[in-house]
Amino acid sequence: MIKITFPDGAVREYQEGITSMEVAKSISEGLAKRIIAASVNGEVWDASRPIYNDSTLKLLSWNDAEGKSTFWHSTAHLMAEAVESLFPGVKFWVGPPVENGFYYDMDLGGRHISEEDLRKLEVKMAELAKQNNVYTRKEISKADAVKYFTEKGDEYKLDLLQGLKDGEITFYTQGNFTDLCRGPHIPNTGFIKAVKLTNIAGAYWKGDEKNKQLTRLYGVSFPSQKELDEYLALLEEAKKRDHRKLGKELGIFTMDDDVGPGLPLWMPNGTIIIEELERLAKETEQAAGYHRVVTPHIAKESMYITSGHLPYYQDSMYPPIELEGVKYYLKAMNCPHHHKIYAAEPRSYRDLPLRLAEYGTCYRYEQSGELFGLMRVRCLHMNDAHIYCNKEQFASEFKAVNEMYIKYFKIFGIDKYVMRLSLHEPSKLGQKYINEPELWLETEQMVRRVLKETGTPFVEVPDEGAFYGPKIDVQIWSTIGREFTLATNQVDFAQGRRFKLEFTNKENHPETPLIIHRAPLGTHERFIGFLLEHYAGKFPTWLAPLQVKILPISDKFLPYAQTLLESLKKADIRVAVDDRNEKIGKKIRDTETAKVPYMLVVGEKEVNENKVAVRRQGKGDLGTKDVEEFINEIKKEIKNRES
RNA sequence: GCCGUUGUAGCUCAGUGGUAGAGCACUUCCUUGGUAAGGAAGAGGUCGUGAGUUCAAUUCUCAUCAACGGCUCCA
Repeated sequence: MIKITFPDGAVREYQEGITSMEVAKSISEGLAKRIIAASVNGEVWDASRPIYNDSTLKLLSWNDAEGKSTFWHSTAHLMAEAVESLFPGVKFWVGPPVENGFYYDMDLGGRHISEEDLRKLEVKMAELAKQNNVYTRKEISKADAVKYFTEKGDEYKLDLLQGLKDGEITFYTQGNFTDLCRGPHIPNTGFIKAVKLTNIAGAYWKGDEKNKQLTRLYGVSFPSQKELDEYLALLEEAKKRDHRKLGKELGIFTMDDDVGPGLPLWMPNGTIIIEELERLAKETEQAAGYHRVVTPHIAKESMYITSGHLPYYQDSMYPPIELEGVKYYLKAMNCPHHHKIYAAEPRSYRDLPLRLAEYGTCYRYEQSGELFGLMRVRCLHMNDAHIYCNKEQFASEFKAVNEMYIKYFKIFGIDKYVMRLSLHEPSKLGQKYINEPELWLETEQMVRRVLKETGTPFVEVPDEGAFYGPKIDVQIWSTIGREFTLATNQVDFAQGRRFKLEFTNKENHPETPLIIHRAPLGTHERFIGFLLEHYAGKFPTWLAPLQVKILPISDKFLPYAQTLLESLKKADIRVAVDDRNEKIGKKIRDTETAKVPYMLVVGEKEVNENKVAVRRQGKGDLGTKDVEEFINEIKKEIKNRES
């Protein structure tokens, strides 16, 4: 007999070799029907795999994250089976579960797959699923595994096998499809009741663009049609929040073929948001001891040679403009310009920390396939600043920058983000990263310490550093699930020396300052793109392009509306009158969909009493108020940047 | 940059080898209406761009540009 410990601490005895499925059945048949895998001693196993030792056991259903990934992983195998049956001779690479579904990479041998084929595959998958084929696990020797895939002619699987040790190789078979796979899998294909193949994409083999591009099929599956329908409805909802759609609807920005890809034009409404953000940044930075500077949009090639950017980033810069034999580049970053301001005067330790801030305009020639609405553009306005300090000041300066993030995030109610400590990859020193192995380790340790001291939760990610040092990135996700760095806080131990920046220390010796690059509000483009989705277009009053709309019941009350308009304008409130010949219901509807925070309905009653009937977007009628009272309240709301 | 898909009115989308249609938005008129769509009329498109096939192309083919979904990249 063996002892099985359950998550609630209960311990039960079972026959040696019992499977998780049998354990589930011993509890209840209903439970057993929902079990698709099991976590045995923290490792996810097939529900049909026998347990021989005392173990902790967590039965996994669709509702567990591990259950879902197992379910999707198994669906990937099912899809592969369907592909093989419809398109014989296809070679497979890997087919893992992902956040929302699964994919499988395959070499179609020059064949093309169309949307129509996806529908055919779905039908085939449904047919195969109904056969309730069992996913069978089989341990196999490396020699036999190699033999199997050699006969099948699948060089990709053979490549995978190369990295595996004999004795740890398993095959899984369901129906007519056998795959090299460590598992685990759901009990049988019958659990898969609804499948949607979502898209066809190219994906480089092993993620390397020098390698051959395989075809990747994405899909998602569910234990019931209802759940698939709900998922699709959720996707539809997410699309409504898409900043590209909202940005157009709300007149925030536009793109034009003649201007060029990735070069957004900010419309009046978007410009108001930009100005409010800059106002916030200026107030905050002034209070934190920053000095504002302004620098040109271009610079000579020599400066980027000095900075060291050219070898690393030339590909991402617009090609140079050549004048009288001198090459000029559009700036892709503000740091070198700021360094030159630092270098313009002799600096003493008494001047440090020196903090130079600029909402700098940068141009980056992003790859055409990477452009994405406002989130990834070729012209960007960065909430940039560079802090020059000595080693003793570094920790407190770095900490202050992190605190500034948090302060901003509170204002915007941003709580879904991940702080990422981005480190270097030692094997890429001298290529992607400046070749200073010791300085890398030292500064990385310094940053890690600050994060720990401040109790900031973070994840460490190798190979994401800047070429000149480690950084803290704030990662966010767009409404359609793409990940972006919203804000960044970087250490730079390289450029100070490259630019021969110095200060005279207390001992009267020249010393090179450390540099912190920081952009807590990221760029206007990405930040506003993010805010559009974050607020679903319903900006808080302080950011809303139009804050108040006056809605007269009929044009008899237009004169009163005009008087109101003037009073509100005098109070610096962004306001307009709906003077269209429409009924009040229509005016309200249009203003609601335009997401204007406040509506002031005025008719006979309000005119007689010098009042306004206040309606809040999304909340409805708030009742009537004195004009003065309303103005004071909204002014307070705006001043406090209430969300 | 690579793989795949798409491109028709301001927006959302039908449609056709014989130079185009709906709803919303817009303009005008009627209506002066109290908290999410009042009625009528009208205007608006070289069907992304270029070339080819054809008597004839928005429709078929090719190229190109752009957007979208991924991959790679992301200071």
